[in-house]
Amino acid sequence: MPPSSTVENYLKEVYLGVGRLPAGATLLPMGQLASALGVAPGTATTMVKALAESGLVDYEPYNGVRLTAAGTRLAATVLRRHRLVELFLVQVMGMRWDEVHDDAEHLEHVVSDRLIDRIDEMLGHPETDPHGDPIPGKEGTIRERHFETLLTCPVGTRVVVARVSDQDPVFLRFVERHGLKPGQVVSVEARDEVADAVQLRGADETLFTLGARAASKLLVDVTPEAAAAATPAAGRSAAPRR
Amino acid sequence: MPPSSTVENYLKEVYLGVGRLPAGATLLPMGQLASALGVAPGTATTMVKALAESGLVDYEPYNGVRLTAAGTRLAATVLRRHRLVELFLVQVMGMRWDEVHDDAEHLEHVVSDRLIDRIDEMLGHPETDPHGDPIPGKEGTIRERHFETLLTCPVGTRVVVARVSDQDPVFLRFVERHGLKPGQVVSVEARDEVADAVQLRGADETLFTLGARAASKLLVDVTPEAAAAATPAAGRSAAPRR
DNA sequence: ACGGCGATTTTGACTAATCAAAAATACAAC
DNA sequence: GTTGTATTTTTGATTAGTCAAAATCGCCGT
Ligand SMILES: [Mn+2]
Ligand SMILES: [Mn+2]
Ligand SMILES: [Mn+2]
Ligand SMILES: [Mn+2]
Repeated sequence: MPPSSTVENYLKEVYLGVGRLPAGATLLPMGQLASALGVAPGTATTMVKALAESGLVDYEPYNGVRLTAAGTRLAATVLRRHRLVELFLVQVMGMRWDEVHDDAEHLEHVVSDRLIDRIDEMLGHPETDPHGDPIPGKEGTIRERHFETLLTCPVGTRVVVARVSDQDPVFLRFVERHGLKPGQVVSVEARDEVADAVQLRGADETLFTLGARAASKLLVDVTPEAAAAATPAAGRSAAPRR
Repeated sequence: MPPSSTVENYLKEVYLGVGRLPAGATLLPMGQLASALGVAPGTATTMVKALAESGLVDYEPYNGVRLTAAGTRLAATVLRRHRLVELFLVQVMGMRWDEVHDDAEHLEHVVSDRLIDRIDEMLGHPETDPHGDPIPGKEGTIRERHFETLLTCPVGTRVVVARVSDQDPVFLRFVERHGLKPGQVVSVEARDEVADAVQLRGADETLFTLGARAASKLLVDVTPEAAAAATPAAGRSAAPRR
């Protein structure tokens, strides 16, 4: 039997949750999983025990949960569907990047292999979704690149936004308004630890400030090649990735 | 709370089932509903009673079930989503008309209003799906035209296939192979009651025979305007409807 | 070593949807 | 009318997923 939407959501959230863990940690605490899924803590515990039975996760009581190889494979295909659908909705259906997440959240559970392959093909086998998140390969392979953030990248250099790690429409629109979509160029003018903020200069030379929390959500590519490739098109158009 | 997929499927099937009832009848027997949905008879009974509670159907024990106005509205929006999705998959995604039904069966429950409106717009507010089934309007209005079938239409006249009332991929491919997709022209050469078959002449002049059961699944437009409009393109291409 | 407290697990209960099998019903045939 | 059969309904159980609240656990600070 195919995994239920619920199982798919749990696995996906374990994958994403583990990814956001502080360096070193590999076990996602149940509380975090529960709140990411919007269920009561006890519900997550029960469900995770069942997933462990099925060999999809490793579960250490009181410590947390992590995906097995099988679980990772499954999470990857869900993520692949989610992200291909998002990109499809933006690129083909002309929807805005801030409104596609919710649709994808549902569609990810029902698009058939046939259909997802057509989408993948139609989009030219893309590597990242509209938010810069990597699209897992057909066989469940995920290549997560490591990025700096606007909080950690070198000051004074032109960097290219690679990924925005927050799906909130309000935040995404804010990001767009300031020319910080994936593919766009920006540079950190100054960083003020005390004020908890960073001074930025956009592609159009405008200056603006971001709080640390927001700045840390913007992952950037600091390699010179990225800056070179991105420079030409400075506008707000559909972000040219890679 | 939005209706569950299960509720949507029940309402849709009641709508379709009532439509297939012998002239005069308006109540769909539980057995038929159950087998259309692939559930046990008792399951259908229980569910229908609940739907009656919610005011979506009228239920007469031992007689059958029929949609209320509210139920019809809901069934129509599900059918609208189903059929728009089917046409979209064929027209935009390049899928074959015999393989889109299953995908649509799942997608019909998760495509958002926003997305279905984009699809509708992108397709130019189409009136029929790839099988010739009418697409209900945004407000839940369904205009079911009445058609003859290859079993009842006049002999010797050119008629235009309007609708194919069987989603079985094998049947659909058969129909396509013989040039009987919606929009294509055909004429009944002879009808043999005893042999339980009809002799047909396709647009390319080839002759072939269809059993009565199959012939009755092909709904045709017998008006001269239809024949005139359809004549130019005789090929097997994407059926030009209306 | 001992509280205390936040996080986690356990318990008991509930809802939606389903099935198998028994009971009831309608109706047609005799 | 009585009877037989097919259809429908009822009954009792099951599964997936969930919650609230009680019980338990781990660990930090004293
Ligand atoms: Mn989801
Ligand atoms: Mn995304
Ligand atoms: Mn369906
Ligand atoms: Mn159809």
